[in-house]
Amino acid sequence: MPIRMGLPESVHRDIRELHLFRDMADAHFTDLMHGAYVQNFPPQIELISEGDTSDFLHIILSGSVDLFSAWNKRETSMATVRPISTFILAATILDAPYLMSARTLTKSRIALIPSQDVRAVFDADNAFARAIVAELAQCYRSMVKAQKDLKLRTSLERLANFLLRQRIQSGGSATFELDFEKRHLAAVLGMTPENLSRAFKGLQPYGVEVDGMQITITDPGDLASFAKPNPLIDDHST
Amino acid sequence: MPIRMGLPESVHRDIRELHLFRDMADAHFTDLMHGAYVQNFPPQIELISEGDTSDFLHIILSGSVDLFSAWNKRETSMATVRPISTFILAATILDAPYLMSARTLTKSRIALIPSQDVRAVFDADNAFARAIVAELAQCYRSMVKAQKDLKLRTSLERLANFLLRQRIQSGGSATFELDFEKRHLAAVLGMTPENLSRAFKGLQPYGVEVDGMQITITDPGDLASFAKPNPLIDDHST
DNA sequence: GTGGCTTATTGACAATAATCAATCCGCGAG
DNA sequence: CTCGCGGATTGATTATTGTCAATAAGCCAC
Repeated sequence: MPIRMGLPESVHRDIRELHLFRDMADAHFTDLMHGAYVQNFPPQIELISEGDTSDFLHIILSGSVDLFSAWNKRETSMATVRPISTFILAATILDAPYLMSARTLTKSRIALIPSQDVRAVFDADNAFARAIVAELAQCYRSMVKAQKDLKLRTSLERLANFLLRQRIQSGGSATFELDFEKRHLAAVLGMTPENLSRAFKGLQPYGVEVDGMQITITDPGDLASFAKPNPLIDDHST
Repeated sequence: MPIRMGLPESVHRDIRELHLFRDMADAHFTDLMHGAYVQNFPPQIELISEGDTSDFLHIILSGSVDLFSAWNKRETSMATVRPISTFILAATILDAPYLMSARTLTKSRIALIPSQDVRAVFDADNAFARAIVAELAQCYRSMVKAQKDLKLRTSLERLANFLLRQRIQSGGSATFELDFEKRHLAAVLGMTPENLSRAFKGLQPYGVEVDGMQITITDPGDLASFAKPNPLIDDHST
């Protein structure tokens, strides 16, 4: 059970700097923070379950959270959330059931704002309403990109493009670390862990070397000629 | 090239009744309509191409439009838009490139509102901004459902659930018509036309009979026991 | 360090889906 | 009515992916 407590000033500031909260009125921001909690969670804790109604808007302050979904004994990962950002905003605003479950991947610090407070401030604060538009539009477009990735590419192509994106995100050096388990990566890419192992081998001819969590791409150009990355699928910033 | 003309009063009313435009100020609605066009398109016309920047918010008044995407010589259908609703709202609001292309499936009547007008009114009209939040949240959730459908189900299960949804949407009678070509359905469901043919045969044991575009489901309960429909995937209203 | 756990890998196999090629069918033009 | 076109179906084959089982490798607690 979460224990209600005043938010530390530093957390206050971090949240305020998010695009979502940057432009709203001070009074409304204070209203939101007034009912907010912060809590630390160990890894592998299920924070929310699909089908439940939205009680809190979640903001991840540190750690990482997996948004996943299950049906008929199968389970897949829909997205990974990293600090600092909110998640499950759409369900909160619409007061609709969650479509995805969420669990901590690592030890995580998470702020929770009561959904009814979010909806109340949404009704009152125009800048907040506009910021939500931008946030939702981005989430929507991310989901469109993910669906294109799934429907237009084979698993080998998805892995290749994932590695190219990861390489850029890690600063562009030849060697970088995967920042989560391979079985999780498999779920993200829509394949089984066994297949992921084989897919890594399938990319060896294009200069992909794997040593545990450490990936080396000897010739990004060669890999890209196979992966054919496309900004309308792979550029997660636009 | 579209020819600028005043919108007929009836179209005016139809658009005004959309959730998106219902609550905005009269003056702002008039502003939007002032720069708007209406045009009739024959089937198979590409209205927008992915990668282009958003010039117009589109509103489909009659007919049907396919949102699709291509990559590396492959093509897939992302969604089908039916009257009366808008499409590609996210790109318009963010002034970002389209992620999907759009083409008419049938003869269609479409209203076009200049994107810059939409953005200007978005900045000025708070009710409009809030209506956009609701619209985008719904689009986002539809996309999440589509991704769950894709990642958690086989093609046979996707077809079975599609048929059950379609049956309800057609009024619940045992026999109903598919409202688009099978090759288009195949693209929607993420499979090849050949595989769709075989999938229909694979559903015969569950009481699915196919005669051209006409589908008969003799025992919906039996089909449902195979399809295992789930409101968090298949209920497109919530 | 060692035991016991989870994850990762590998191989053999089965299931699922795509591709290629050959009809079949329905429909509109002439 | 008949031709010709495009979509739909079918069969044969290949490619891709998933499943099951066994083993190896890494990690943590003790």
